[in-house]
Amino acid sequence: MNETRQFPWDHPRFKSWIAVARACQVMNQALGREIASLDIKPPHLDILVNLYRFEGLTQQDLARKLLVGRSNMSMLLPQMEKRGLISRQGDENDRRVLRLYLTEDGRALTEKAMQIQIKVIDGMMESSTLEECMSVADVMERMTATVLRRDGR
Amino acid sequence: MNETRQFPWDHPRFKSWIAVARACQVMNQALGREIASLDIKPPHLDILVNLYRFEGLTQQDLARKLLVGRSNMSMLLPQMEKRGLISRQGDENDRRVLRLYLTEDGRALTEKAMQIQIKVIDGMMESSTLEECMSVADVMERMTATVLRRDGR
DNA sequence: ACAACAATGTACAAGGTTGAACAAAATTCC
DNA sequence: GGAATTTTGTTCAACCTTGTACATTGTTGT
Repeated sequence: MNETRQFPWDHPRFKSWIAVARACQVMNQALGREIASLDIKPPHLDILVNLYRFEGLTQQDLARKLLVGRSNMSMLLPQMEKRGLISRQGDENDRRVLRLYLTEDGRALTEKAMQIQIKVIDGMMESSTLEECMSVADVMERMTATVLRRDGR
Repeated sequence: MNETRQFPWDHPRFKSWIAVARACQVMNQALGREIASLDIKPPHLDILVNLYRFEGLTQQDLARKLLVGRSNMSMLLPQMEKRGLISRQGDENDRRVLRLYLTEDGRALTEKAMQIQIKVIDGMMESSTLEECMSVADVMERMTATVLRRDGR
């Protein structure tokens, strides 16, 4: 009666999660294909969008927002600076940090990229109602908070 | 009136998607931490679970199921074979393909790993009802199908 | 003021992922 | 049957990501 020896794929929450993971993967690949014309990849887009929204972020701030390591930023940002998309200027009050800004080119590229991203997202979610999407967001935010509260921080 | 110049973060579907992506990322990191004790990472777990469920898969089959490139399998599987988790045996009817099987050790490891995975998933989704999870799965499967039908294939 | 501690960014090595080019084997089409 | 095409797996170079160790700079506690 206590049937604890169930296969994962019979487990409802497991199946749900697999669906989420697959959707995420497929979505990222689609996005990657679409923004390839701008010669950037999803990681760069994430950076650009965040700098577009929050000017003057620190590398550390950015890493935290993106949930990646600091070293990741140290690898990606210098490229993007060389490419003229962003600028990194030292803070005078704290000489450890580098504050990040979009250049004119970076801002223009970001706007193009965001349009593409929205197009991809809308195209993918067109088969779902807005209510469904909001409900999904709600569940996801609760999940993220749960995990971050436990192991993260 | 035709306010098409909206910021992405004011776009409901965009916000929804960001929530999904973040949850996915956080989840993968949590899973990675938990299965690190078994000395495998999420990609290996995906492989193991699929071989556990579908014996005798081809490398190509596996790559398709995991939505990754063939070369990825060519990089990961030989390691796992050397480690004694899987065996790759040539098909007699088609001498191009290698059919994949779990070894005894591989099967045992997979069972341990799947228990951990279920624990992580349940822990993450405990704050949502089963109905919500199923609804999420439904939306996600529709999204995946939409994208795969369009660009994929 | 000074020592201990913490935070920020970097360098580096290791590993996962990809796409393109390639060899071997199977299939298709005259 | 034999040439052209397709499929499968591998190799390789390039890139993203991570964790660790490190130097620099701030902060805390005494």
